[in-house]
Amino acid sequence: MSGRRDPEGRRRSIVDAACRLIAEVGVGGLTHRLVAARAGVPLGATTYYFKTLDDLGEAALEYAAQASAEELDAWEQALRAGTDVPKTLASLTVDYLADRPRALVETELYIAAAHRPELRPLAHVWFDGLVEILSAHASPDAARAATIFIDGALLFALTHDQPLDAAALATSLAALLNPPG
Amino acid sequence: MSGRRDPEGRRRSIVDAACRLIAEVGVGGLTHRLVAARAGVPLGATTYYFKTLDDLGEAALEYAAQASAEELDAWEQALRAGTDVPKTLASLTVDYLADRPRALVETELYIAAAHRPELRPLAHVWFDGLVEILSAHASPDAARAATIFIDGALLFALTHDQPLDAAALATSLAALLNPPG
DNA sequence: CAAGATTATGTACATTTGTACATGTACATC
DNA sequence: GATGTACATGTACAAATGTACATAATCTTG
Repeated sequence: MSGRRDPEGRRRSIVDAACRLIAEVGVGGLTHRLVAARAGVPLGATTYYFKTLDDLGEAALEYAAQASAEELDAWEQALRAGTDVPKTLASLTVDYLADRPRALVETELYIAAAHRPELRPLAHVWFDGLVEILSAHASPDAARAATIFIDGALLFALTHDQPLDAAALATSLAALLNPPG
Repeated sequence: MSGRRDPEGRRRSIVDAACRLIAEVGVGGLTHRLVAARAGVPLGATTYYFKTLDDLGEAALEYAAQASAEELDAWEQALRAGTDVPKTLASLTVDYLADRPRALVETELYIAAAHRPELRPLAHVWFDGLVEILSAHASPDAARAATIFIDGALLFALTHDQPLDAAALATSLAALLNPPG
């Protein structure tokens, strides 16, 4: 098995290593050698699979966006199954923010998209996806507001040891999802 | 005047150039030569005033944090003077988010603080300052929630051409500042 | 099994980088 | 005005970097 070739798996392991590295050094901190070392492949491998370093970083962000999309499926099901939408959403958010590397990569994706418009679709995967899911339980405006709040909680989590507790999140999300009418 | 020395002014112009550059290339994209060129000083100047490149980046973020603190004073006065807190806050936020370079630097500061805990106090200047100001008009929890929302709006603004309109902001901020019950 | 295509990897090289430092210049203090 | 101190800057250099590429190993196809 060890001598067997697996180009797709190899490429994936490189992208995966790059994605994990982004959480540590940022997109701008990536280097061919760093990624190659983390992935356990020689330098030539990363330059063979990616014509340029930017392509590699882009692929890593795309990989992260795809992971976001998959997570969204779980959120949709949980929200559909649960009775209290704000409370369920708060619980999902707590778990989401507990994964610090993931939170870091998501933020890096936002910043990268801010600098390079062609990356915006990747950043919108999470945002638009969550807005759409929440739109089944609230008005579009309220769904968008709740998503924005969760992104704010993302920044909060990154800069505080103590993350937001589920109760506070639920209160805020309830207020946003059910505006006084 | 041109031949006159002004070490403090010189240092400030270097830091200012670095700060503006952060909005373009990120903290990690700073180089001595880049900053020197932007500030219009020779390479030796940046290495003379800052022992290391990290020090230079740190000084630039500190500079940005200080600008945040100054802006907060204006916010406090506007909120004290206005009659409708959410509406006034929404208006301030719209102006704040319209300054894209500033928004980029603020986000870079958040990420930098996420990676290097010693920078957290700088990131907290804006966050804690705004929470404190808002605490004069709402409960501490509500003030924190509103601040988190505004930070979320920061990320939204960075990744969308069309920023959030004041009306939508006011609605969400009102819901957060005046929780039902 | 032959031969062509794909995958793999070590090495080389021009650039860019951070930083050190020698040298020079303006300033203050006496 | 002498002289020590802070400011200023050009240059040098080792280290790191992106990328190209020659060569080899493996797979596929006939």
